[in-house]
Amino acid sequence: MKASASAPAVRRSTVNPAPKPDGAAERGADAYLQLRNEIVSGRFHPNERLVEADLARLLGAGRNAIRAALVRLDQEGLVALEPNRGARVRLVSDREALEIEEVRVILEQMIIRHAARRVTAADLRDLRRSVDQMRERLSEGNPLGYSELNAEFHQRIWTIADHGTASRLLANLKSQSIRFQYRTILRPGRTEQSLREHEAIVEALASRSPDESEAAMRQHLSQVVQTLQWAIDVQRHQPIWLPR
Amino acid sequence: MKASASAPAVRRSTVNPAPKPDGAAERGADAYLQLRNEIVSGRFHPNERLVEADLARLLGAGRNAIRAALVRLDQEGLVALEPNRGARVRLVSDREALEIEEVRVILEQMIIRHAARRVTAADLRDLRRSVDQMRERLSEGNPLGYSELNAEFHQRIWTIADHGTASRLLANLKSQSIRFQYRTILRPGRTEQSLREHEAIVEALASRSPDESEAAMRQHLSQVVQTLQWAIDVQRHQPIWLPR
DNA sequence: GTTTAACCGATTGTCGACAATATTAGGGAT
DNA sequence: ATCCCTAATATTGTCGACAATCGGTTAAAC
Repeated sequence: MKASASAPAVRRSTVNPAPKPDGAAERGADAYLQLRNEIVSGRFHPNERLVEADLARLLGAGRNAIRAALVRLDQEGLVALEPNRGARVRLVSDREALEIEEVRVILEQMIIRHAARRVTAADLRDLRRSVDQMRERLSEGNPLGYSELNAEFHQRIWTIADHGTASRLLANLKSQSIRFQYRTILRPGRTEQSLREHEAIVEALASRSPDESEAAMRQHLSQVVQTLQWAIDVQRHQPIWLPR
Repeated sequence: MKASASAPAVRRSTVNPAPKPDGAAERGADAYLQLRNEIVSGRFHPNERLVEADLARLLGAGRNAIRAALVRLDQEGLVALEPNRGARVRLVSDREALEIEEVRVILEQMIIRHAARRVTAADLRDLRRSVDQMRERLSEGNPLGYSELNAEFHQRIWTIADHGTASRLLANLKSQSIRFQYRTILRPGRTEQSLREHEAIVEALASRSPDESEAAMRQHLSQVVQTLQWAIDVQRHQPIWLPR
């Protein structure tokens, strides 16, 4: 009915953390989720103009739904909406990416303390399986797959912690800085180290100690921040697309 | 042009932390800000239905603008939007209020570390003046005025810290839990203690030590959380409005 | 008396048309 | 060739009308 022939059947990527966890759909939810996916998965570049009519045709929705979706994405920080001038994919600056990561760090630290108190044997089994899969991807030389599993791993911890507010914020922050995450994969040797850090996190959780878990997570995230800083420095000297 | 005669000229309350700091107005911004103010300042009760046509008449806007505003407020968490069933003021549960406060605590701790590194002599003067005014309000026996200044005080710190991401999140969180804040004022002796804590925060900032500042802020916020917990317990035994 | 079914008013969802505004293109003037 | 002004086009903003849906009410059946 709504999946028109021209709409390119957006696949639900693991990169989308589903900001509204419960099943209740809300106003213009379909167009919103589709657009969100297109942006987060990088189909639109930053600063690219988002013309309502085009999007409506592309997603097989009314201009109405597109409008609602854009407002929502603007509020979420993924899109910049200027009066009478339409919408663009919001470009997050280096500085903002670091700010975001900084907030992410403290939220993840807080959330893992909750997780450590609530984690069950089944949860630990799932987490270990996640890490095993990551190890596989690593040995396959599949850094993109590793990154997906990485996201899944962290989301699993959010679920265990059962802290809706923090999870929501984290999901939003992550979607805003996703573009930077991709670059961080490229750092040589980083994934191996990352894997060890994840293993340490699982073991800390297994001990059910909030302090140890937070320490392990802090250790991990401080490395992530460093890698992000590295990625930014690299990009600054070898910009991908020059200012015109 | 658009400010029709029937619109009741919403006053800009200090309770509104202006989620978009920069002057650039966005789509349906006016109706959004007005509605937001009406909700945050408590003119609509939780769970109250928000009928588009009524709001349009009330705010002197088109149904269109109202719709956009509602979508925005839904994304922000102040309004719950159900398909074909309209919008209601979202009721935040006790548990959620505590979650929000928990996140607020760690964000404020993080932000004050930044503030401690950046604070200027002029900033300290402003902060001290804020505290002086709070002392005045306290001696006047004006707890509501105190509460407003309290919000202003914290916002001043956000400004000093210059951390846009954290400020934005804090503003959103605060607006969601505003209803609970009002109750916390009622605790006997709390305001006096709160004032002393604020003084301690200013002095810590004056020392420009992130650690001391964070400690002072933590001391303050742990009290705030305790007071919130107290307010929730009181309310649970003396509910203001009974479930019908 | 209770339950079910059909109806009606109220409200939201969607579409199309047009007005308002911005962006681009074209055509002199210097 | 460059700049500036004007016209044409593209895009967003707003309104009104109507379809779809919901909640409650009345009426009918058992």
